[in-house]
Amino acid sequence: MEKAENRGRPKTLDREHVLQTAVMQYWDVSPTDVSIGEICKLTGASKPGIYREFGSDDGLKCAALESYRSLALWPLFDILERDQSFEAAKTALVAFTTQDREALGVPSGCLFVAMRAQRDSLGSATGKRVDRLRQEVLDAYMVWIEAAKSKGECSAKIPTDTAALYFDAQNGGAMRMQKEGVENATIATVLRYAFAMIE
Amino acid sequence: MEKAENRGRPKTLDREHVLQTAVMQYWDVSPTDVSIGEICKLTGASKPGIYREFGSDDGLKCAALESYRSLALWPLFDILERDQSFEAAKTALVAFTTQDREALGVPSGCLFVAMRAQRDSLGSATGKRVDRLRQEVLDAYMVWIEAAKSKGECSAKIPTDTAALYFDAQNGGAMRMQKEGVENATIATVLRYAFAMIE
DNA sequence: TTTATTTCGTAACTATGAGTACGATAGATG
DNA sequence: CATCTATCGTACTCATAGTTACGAAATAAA
Repeated sequence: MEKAENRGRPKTLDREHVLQTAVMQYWDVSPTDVSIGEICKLTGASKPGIYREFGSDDGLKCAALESYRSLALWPLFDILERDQSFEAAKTALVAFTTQDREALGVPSGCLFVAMRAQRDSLGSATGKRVDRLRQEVLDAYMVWIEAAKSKGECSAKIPTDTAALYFDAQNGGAMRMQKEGVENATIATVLRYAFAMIE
Repeated sequence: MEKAENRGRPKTLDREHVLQTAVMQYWDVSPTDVSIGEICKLTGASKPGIYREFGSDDGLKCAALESYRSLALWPLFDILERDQSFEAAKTALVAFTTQDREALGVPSGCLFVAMRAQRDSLGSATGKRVDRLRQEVLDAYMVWIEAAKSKGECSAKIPTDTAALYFDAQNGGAMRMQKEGVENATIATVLRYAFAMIE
C-alpha cells in the first residue's frame, strides 16, 4: 500500500485547471490546433509540469477526452438509459443537442465529433480511446432501440445496428451544423424530421 | 493580347500531375496533414516549382478543391439538375454516395466534407472557397427541392432551406461513416431511411 | 542542520514544414 | 556565338511545436 508521502517539494500544478482549460480549448478551437505551449500560457503551468502530469501530448488529449465524456456526453447516455418512452427520449435528444451553447457558456459543436473527424491525426492512445467511445455510444443507442422495439414503441424494420448508426449520424450532423453557424431552431427541425423516420 | 512567348527556359513542371497528386493526398490522408514537401517527393517537383505555380500552400489547397469539385462533385450537381422524378433523384444520390470507392480506385470519404470540418485550419483563400462551395451545394439542393415541390412530388411541409440542410447533412454523415469503415450497403440503408422522410 | 526526496521551471534540443535567395540552366533571338 | 529571358532546383531561413536535461527550490525525516 502506498501511504500519502509528504516528502519532497509540494506539487503546485493544478491538474484539474489544466485539464478543464485543455478541454475547452480543444473543444472551442480544435484538438489538433492547440499546442501544449498554448495551454501553458493559459494556465500558467510550465511545459515540464504538464509533461510530468500527463506524459505527452497524446496523454493530455486522452485525459481531455475522458474529461469531456463525463462532462458533456453523460447527458446523452442518461437520456438513452432513462426509463421513458421512445418518443420522450427522442424529444430529449433533440433538446439536449440543440441547447443554446452561448447561454451555457460552452463552445458549440462537439469535441468527440471533432476528434472522430481527425482520428488519424491524433496520438495512438487518444485514437484508440476515440474508437472505444464511439463503440460505447453505438452500443448505448442499440440497447435503447432494442428496448423500444421490445416495448412495441418502435416497429421499424430497420436493423438495430443500422438504426444506431443512423441516430449517431444525425447527432454528428447536428454538431457540425452548429459549428457552421446554423440556428439551433433549424437544427432541431432537421433532427425532428430525421428522428420521426424511425418509429 | 499575350502571345505565347517561347522565350526562356521551357517549363517542365507538370501542373496537372501535381494537382492530381495533391487532390488524392488531401482526399486520402487529410488536407491539413499533407505537406508541400510530401507532394514534392511524390511528384518529383521542386518546392520552388510548386510555389511558382500555386503561390502558396493555401493556393495549392484552393486549386485542389477546385479540381476536386469538377472531379468528384460534378455528379452530385448533375443528379440534382437532371430532369427526373424526385424519387429517381434520391435513388441516384444514394447510389452515387455509396459507390464502391475501392473498385473506382478512389479514396473513401469526401475531401470537401473534410475541408469543411477543418475550415478554420485552412488558409483564407481556401476557407472562403469552402464557404462558397457549401453555399453552392445548398443552393443546388434548394432548387431541386423547390422544383419537386412545384411538381407535386414532394409534399413535405419542411421549409426548403431546412430540407437542403437535411440532405446535405445526410450526405456528410454518409461520407464520415464511409471514412470510419462502415459498409456501403449499411450506409445506403441509412440514406434510404433518411431520404424517405422527405416526400 | 543536514540529508533524502520530490517537484519546479528555464533553457535548451529536435523535427518538421512553410517559404525564398540565388546561381545554374535551357531555349529563343539577333 | 552572344545575349536576353524565364524556369529550374539546391540549400538555405524562419517559425512552431513536441520533448527533455538539469540545476534550483521546498518540504519531511534523521
